[in-house]
Amino acid sequence: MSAAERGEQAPLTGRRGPRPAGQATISRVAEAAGVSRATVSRVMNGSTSVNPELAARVRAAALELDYEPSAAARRLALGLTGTVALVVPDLSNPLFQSVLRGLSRAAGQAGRQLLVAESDEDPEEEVILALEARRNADGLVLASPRATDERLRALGDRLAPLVLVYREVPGLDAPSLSIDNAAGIAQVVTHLTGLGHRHLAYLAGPPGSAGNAERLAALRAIPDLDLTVLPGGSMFEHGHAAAGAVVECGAGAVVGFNDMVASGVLTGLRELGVPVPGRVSVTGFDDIPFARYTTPPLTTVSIPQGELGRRAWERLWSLMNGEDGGYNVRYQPRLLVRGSTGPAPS
Amino acid sequence: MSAAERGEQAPLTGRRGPRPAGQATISRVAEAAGVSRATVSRVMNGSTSVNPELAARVRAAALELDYEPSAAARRLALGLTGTVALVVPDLSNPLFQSVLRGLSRAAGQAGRQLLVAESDEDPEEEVILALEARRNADGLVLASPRATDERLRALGDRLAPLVLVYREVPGLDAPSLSIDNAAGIAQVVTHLTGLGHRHLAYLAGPPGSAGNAERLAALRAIPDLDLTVLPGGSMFEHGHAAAGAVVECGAGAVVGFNDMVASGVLTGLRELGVPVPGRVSVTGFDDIPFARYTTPPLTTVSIPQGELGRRAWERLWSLMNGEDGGYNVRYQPRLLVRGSTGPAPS
DNA sequence: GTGAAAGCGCTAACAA
DNA sequence: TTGTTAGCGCTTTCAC
Repeated sequence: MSAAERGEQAPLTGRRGPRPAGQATISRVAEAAGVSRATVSRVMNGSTSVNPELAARVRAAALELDYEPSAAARRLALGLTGTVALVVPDLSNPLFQSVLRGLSRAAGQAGRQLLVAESDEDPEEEVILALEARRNADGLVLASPRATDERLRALGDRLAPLVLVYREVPGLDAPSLSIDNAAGIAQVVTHLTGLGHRHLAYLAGPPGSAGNAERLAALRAIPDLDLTVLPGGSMFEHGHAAAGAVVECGAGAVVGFNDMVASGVLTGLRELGVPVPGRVSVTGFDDIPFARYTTPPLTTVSIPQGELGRRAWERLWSLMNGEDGGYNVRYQPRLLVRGSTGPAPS
Repeated sequence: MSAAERGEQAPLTGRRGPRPAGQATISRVAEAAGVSRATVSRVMNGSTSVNPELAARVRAAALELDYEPSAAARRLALGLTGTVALVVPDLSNPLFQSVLRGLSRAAGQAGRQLLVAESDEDPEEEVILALEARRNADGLVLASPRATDERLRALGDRLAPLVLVYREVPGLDAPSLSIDNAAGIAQVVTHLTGLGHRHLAYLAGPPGSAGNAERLAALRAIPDLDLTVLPGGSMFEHGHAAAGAVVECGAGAVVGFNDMVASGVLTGLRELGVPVPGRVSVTGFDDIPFARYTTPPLTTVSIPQGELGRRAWERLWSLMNGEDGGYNVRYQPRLLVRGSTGPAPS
């Protein structure tokens, strides 16, 4: 039984004190300036109702003593951390990097700090990290969580204020910003069948991914489609490794779970001497920055990655101020036709 | 004059309380279990010297009351945050993403949280963010800081424990993990001249980047080299936009500041119908994941990105425990010859 | 092994 | 406008 399971907290060791031993406190500043601690506090927080002369004395004393207010003490006294947290399954995925960036900028603009944790795709780890992160922040953004709907609903209270990104959990009281995966897949398939393709191979994503489940379900729901499902993953390597299987299965077009596996399969096919899109067409999903620069440039489905981060901040901000989180939104993806798709060979 | 300049702190607003109003405190748990707060504290921290029966009572009470220790109170009482901070100039740069990932995993393994801030390349912003981040953490990793040597030396005390990544600052008492840029450039040039190239174009990086300065200086220091310096940047777009200038200047090979500008120029040249490496050779720097997947695959200089993050954690950990930060290291890059370089046309 | 009590450094009523 | 005072919730000596 681990410490966490026993309900204990992680042991904290190390040299004591963010406060470099001997660092000035508010009391010392007050003393030096000949005022009360309350006055120092007021000055440091920009209260206007302080005698300018006193304020000047306080500021001088603070400067002189190299005074830096203790963040820990403020957190305790205010009951506020000035921090928000983000938990993602995988930091090497461009999708989450975009959310991170968007959130980081928006939060930074508002003077808030950002705590980041990576769950490494493990649902249990994820839940623990999320709780832990939430304890050290005023709010939490959960990106594409791997935990089950149930688990998330059970934890909802302890995680709130909470915003969900790339995922919707029915019955959970948290705003969610997600992608209409089915709509994206529909666009891809319409494009492909319009080009004459009948036999498609789906290069699947990681098994635990809710996005993968939705995309696959959407494909399966399309009537009269000759569909082969190939095991894939979320990385280049997975796509690269699947190139042989793609050729073998005889599909004229491969629908990649995301842009990375699609790029991988692109490279793999080139190595096998299979012309793209001459003999096989390839599509991706997400429109990561690199998708424009593959050879040929990748036909893919564009989703508003950075915007998700920014909007997540807005929702979280509202929640943290006791306001409503607003209606859930599902962004409708846009098909971007580039060079990796072409007519089915006749 | 901004609040920060006046020496004030960011105003914190929002609904009070990470502690969901009515949340159990250590006192309530103590009361419920019929023990003192000290005993609850001992149990929560896994002290072995507690009567098993009492411990069980405490745990039961904690569970019953949904008790979660207040992170803020612990921070104040312990003088420790359980957090380390990372400040990077640009979160969209794969280089820093790798450091983030490496650091995040290493810190996570040690049960520490990670605070991330992006300075957006602005030296003044960077300094403020670094100080702010450091206040909320037990230590700080600064990646490729844009601030001047002077400024960093002046702030050294307030930032310690501090580890520098992708940068060395003489006279600053902080371990640094950096790249031997000159050695990397030397390898590139040797490779290129060995292929018969005499006229090289350097596609420069962002002006504020110390790495760019070093790479450029290294190039300039090489005798008998016909060198054209082209303004670039750190992104695809910059490289893409420079393709025309590359052709015009007549260089037979272009040395990109990093892999992204190099990939950009690759695409640009293809669009202009210039064969690579037939007429122009192209090299990158960093070996980001995508470099293997460009067309042709990019000849580049490999540096240990993820390792920097992991090592940074080790150094920081030592420092936080009052140990020595160890000797500085400069990683020696490795040339990776792939398809984007070839013999000079005769 | 357990409890009492004194902080950690700041903020915020409330009085003056 | 300023100071006094009482916390915020936890940890940790120091007695018992």
